[in-house]
Amino acid sequence: MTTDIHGTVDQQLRRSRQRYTQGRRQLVDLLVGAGRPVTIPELLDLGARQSQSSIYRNLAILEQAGAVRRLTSTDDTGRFELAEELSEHHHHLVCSECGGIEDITLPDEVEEALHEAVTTAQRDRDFAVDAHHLELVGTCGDCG
Amino acid sequence: MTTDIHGTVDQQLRRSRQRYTQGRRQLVDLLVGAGRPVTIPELLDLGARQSQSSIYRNLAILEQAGAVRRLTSTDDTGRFELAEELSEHHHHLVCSECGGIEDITLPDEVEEALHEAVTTAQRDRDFAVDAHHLELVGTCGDCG
DNA sequence: CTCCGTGCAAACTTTTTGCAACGGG
DNA sequence: CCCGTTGCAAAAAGTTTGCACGGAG
Repeated sequence: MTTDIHGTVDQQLRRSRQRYTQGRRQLVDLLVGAGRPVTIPELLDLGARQSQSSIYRNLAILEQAGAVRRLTSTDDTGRFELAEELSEHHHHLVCSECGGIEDITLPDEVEEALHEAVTTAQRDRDFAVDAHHLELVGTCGDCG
Repeated sequence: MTTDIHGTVDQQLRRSRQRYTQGRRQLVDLLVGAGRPVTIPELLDLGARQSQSSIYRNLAILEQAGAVRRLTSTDDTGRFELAEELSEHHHHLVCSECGGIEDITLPDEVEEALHEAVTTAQRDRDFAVDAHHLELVGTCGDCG
């Protein structure tokens, strides 16, 4: 079976003293279905049955609870994806033309090299690294 | 000698049929001096002698010419840095508390592994990668 | 019955644009 | 002179908030 996403989100929300409402559940479903970071307009297009302001509020709550991550791309509208705790560790292909983002995973050996580099990096700095994330910037198929 | 940044920017702007005005030169100087991505308010604090709207316009022109890169962090105000063509290839430590960003460079062997991974990644996808950029997300010294 | 969550509309923040004045080439 | 650049103020885009209603526990 795949990990029980809704169960995990429910726990995360409880920890934040928040409820797993219909609206929040639906946003999680939409994010799972998208498989890439999406914008608020995209969520509405995908059939989110709630007002724009509720989407913002619910995503903010989900983000605080650790279920969702907010990104920005080259265009300037926020994009949202499931937190890594709920999805696979991955990175992003970012199109500098349209701002679109696709997910990508890297070979294990590269991840290992990265992890090692991260460990070394924080030894030299007064900075506690929680996560790493690689952006490959270029032009997507649609824009190319 | 260090590379002649102003000469290079001048050429880049000419290629875009734009002039290297006082204001643009000053922005480049401020970015060089900062040594990390800065926001518009920070540029004003650092003594930019031009209106906010001119800063936006000039940074947009410099970005189009390839001299400046625009980023966003966890807070939601744009941040600007010199393009890699004018600076050393580097990556970023991003503070999830305050949104601040610091520059960091990686060991050559990691860069090589990354470069190889990038090459492989784009072979499998309809996506032309121009550049890569690693974000190490965590908590900076001030916030920790 | 009590709260929390929601939609709507208004407020706010950041960024972009219109317009008239300025200034370097 | 002339055209690009600037500052100011207004507009636009994205996001957040106030408020009153409605629904879940």
